[in-house]
Amino acid sequence: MASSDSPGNGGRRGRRPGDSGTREAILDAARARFSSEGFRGATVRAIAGDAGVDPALVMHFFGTKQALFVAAMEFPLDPAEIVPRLLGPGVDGLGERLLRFLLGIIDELGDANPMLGLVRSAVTHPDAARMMREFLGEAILDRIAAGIDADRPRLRADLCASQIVGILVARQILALPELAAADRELLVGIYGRTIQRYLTEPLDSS
Amino acid sequence: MASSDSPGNGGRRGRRPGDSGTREAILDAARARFSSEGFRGATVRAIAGDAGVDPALVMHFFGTKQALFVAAMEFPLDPAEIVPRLLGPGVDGLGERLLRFLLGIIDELGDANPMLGLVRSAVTHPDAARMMREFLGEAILDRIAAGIDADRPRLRADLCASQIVGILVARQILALPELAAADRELLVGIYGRTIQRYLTEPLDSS
DNA sequence: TCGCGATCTCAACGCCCGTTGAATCCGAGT
DNA sequence: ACTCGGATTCAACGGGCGTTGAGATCGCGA
Repeated sequence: MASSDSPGNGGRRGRRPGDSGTREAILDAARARFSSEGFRGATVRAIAGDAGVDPALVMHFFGTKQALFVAAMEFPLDPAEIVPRLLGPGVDGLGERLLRFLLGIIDELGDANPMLGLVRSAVTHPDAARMMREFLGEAILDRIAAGIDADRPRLRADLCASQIVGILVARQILALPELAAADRELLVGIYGRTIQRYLTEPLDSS
Repeated sequence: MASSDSPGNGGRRGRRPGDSGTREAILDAARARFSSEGFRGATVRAIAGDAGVDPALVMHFFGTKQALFVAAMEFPLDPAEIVPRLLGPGVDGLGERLLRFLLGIIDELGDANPMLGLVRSAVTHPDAARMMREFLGEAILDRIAAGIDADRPRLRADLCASQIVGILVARQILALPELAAADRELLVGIYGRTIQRYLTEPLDSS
């Protein structure tokens, strides 16, 4: 599906003129396939097909399906930059800011969303689970934990992760009907308050 | 792994004496495999191996891998009974009751947890996603929505589902360290309050 | 006692997978 | 003008998959 045929065409072997951009075409196709079908479900052959290229070329560039996965699932935004930007204005309203940002990029990325690819792969593939745990942990959660002033900061970050992953699965993957249809700003308010509570309010019961 | 060899042994063909219990052994093996590896990752051959039986016998009993999945993922508890029991004492403390119950059966079911199998399969396999959406929706969420007295009851139920699925993925599958290690009653308090808010408090921002 | 039918195994089918090795093509550097 | 090496394809490999059909075994009702 969606197999346009810009690169590698004509059935002729050998090098095509120009800078080709084939590598990027493969990465784009891989992002889309991994995101919507997960590591196991996406096949090298289908990715190559989408990119209009022989499967062997994929191996030539990336060596291994696993390595292609790592390359394709690289997060398109740098957490070292965005986390401080979200934390910048202070801890007030942090939950809403975080959620507005999250729902924004979910809609923006659409089909080729590495977060979805990581989730779809992690639930089945232990290596992908490790990748996701490390990315979430080191790149995001620990940074957030370091930026708030409260007890058990890392547990608080994990709580946030559990609600965010739940949003991804329930809204984007399962597509629970009222949740998928709900107004975005309404969700920002509801979930933002949850995140805010996880980050800053006392943890033991009221 | 875990392949004991009670049924179908001896390499001899034909019927064994007694009531055999082979069908149940296959279902048990299927539950464990589907739960820990998802629909695609679990193979008929591995399930048959765990049950100490030829793969063809699995097909003889269930006809299809898909049908075996449906049979194995049947929820071991009847929602038509437990949802009213949770709703019974009224809406006060419903969040905590729901969470105590949920974390309880998660620990109780251990390896062979149909909820995990459904999640692990649904993120990749559209049929399983439909199964899970329908089971969640008709058997649980709609019942809860009918039992609370508030606006947009189904959206509220979907919000609960998103947090619960997030707990399953972050705590049981990704095993985020502080979340997996946290005291159960602490989590009951924290998440219980979230669920309570989703079910009964005003939805638009304070 | 006999045979029906359920239980069970064996061997094979066709398919798709990730990966490999050799061959071809052609732009760029000398 | 000539090579060198990267880009690209083709054909094949070995292995795992779900599924099938034929046949063996044996408990149980008549």
